[in-house]
This record gives sequence, structure tokens and C-alpha cells, in this order.
Amino acid sequence: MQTRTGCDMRGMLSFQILWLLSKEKMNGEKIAEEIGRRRGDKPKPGTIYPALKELKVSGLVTGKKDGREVVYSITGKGKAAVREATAYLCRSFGEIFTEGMK
Amino acid sequence: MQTRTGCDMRGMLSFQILWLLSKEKMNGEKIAEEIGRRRGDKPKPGTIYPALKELKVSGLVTGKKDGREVVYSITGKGKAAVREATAYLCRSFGEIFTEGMK
DNA sequence: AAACATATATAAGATATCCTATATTATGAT
DNA sequence: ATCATAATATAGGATATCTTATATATGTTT
Repeated sequence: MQTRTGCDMRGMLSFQILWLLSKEKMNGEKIAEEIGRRRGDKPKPGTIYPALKELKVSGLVTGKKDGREVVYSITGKGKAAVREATAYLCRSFGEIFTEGMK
Repeated sequence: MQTRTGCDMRGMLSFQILWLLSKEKMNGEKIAEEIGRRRGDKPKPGTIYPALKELKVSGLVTGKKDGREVVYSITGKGKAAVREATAYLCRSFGEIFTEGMK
């Protein structure tokens, strides 16, 4: 993890993956890079692929093999999950953001 | 937890407690109520007090007994932690918010 | 074809969060 | 004083995240 200041914010990885996939289909490597760019720390393969597998098992994403890559797409169920999770996030922490962003 | 849609967002509790205390000193019950109001689900005593203890051990908050209540205050170290964590949160998830809030 | 690089996958385990259930302490009411 | 209530605390455990390390598969280069 990154911030060791009393709160590690774990549990956000799957959500962030889903959110990225709601914008655009992409493979695992690209997902890791996108997250790395935002967090300042690129998740290891052993972190990202188990998370993707979990999302697949839950029916929130699908994976389509293309050469040596697997391109992941969000499903309808996944889109609904993103909507719900985003609403929860905004309801719970919105004020922290609106304050922190200015 | 609340959202069972592929991401449980655990790890945010301590941060949210710290953030609340950065606004105003308060006791454990009030903290639980404030979080409950935002999340839609009030944390149980067995959740909130161990978290507060952890924050105390880490030197991020202090507790002052007042009758049967304990009033918690954020420390200087705690303020720095909130600043750092908020910056990380905004950097990592800011776009999700700015989009989700409109 | 052989060697190398890239992308994905899995196993095993350390760590942390959060919960249920129960106990303790202090206040208020009768 | 006794009883009920409110606030805090702790023990023990279930669950999930994330990591390290290793393995597999595909593609590229020589």
C-alpha cells in the first residue's frame, strides 16, 4: 500500500478497476498502468489478476483473449455495480473531496 | 458492510474518523452517528472503539475522559495524516467524484 | 528453433478491517 | 441504594485485500 498514516484504503482496488472498465475496455497491464498513474504506485501482477478474476467470477466483467492479452469489458451487472458504488462513495466521502479538490 | 457489489471499501473507516475529528472534537458515539448519517449504516461499538484505540496508539488522536464519555481530539500528527490521506484520495479517485457528484 | 520479453495466472500467506458477543464503567431515575 | 440506561471497551474470529514468489502461455527477435 501507499499511505501508512492510520488508514490504508484497501477495498478500493476492485472499484477502481470497474470504474476504469466502465470508461473503456482494456487489458490487465493497461489497467495496472492507469491505476499506477493515479495512485503513484502500480499494482503488482499478483494483485491485479486475482482482483480481475474475482470480478469475473462475480459476473461484473468478462475477459476475451486476444493473442497474449486478455481484454476485459464491463458487463451490465458491472455497470450497475459502478453506479451503486459511486453513489455510496459520494454520499459517504463527497464532502472530503469537494473540500480536498479546491 | 454496505455495498456488496464487488468492492467493500474497507479501510476508509479510520480515515473518516480522522477527518471528522479534524473538524471538531467529539466522543465515540457522536463519531458513529456522523458516519452512520453519511454511509447509511452506523458502525457498531465493536467497530468504532477498536479503530479509535488504534488511532490513539498511533498517536493520531488523544482521548480525554469526561464523565462516562471520552472526547477524542486530533493531534498534530493526525492533522498531517489527514492532509496526506486526503491528497492521496483526491489524486486516486478525484475524477470519480467530480463525475459522480454532478 | 532458441532465447528473450510480455502478459497473464496461481498458490500461499501476512495483515488489517470489521463484526458478534460480552463485559465494564458511569450516570440518572425511582 | 437499586435498577436501568448510555458510553466505552475487549476478546475472538470471519472475511477480504494485497503481496511475494513462482509458473504458464503467447509473441518477437536473432
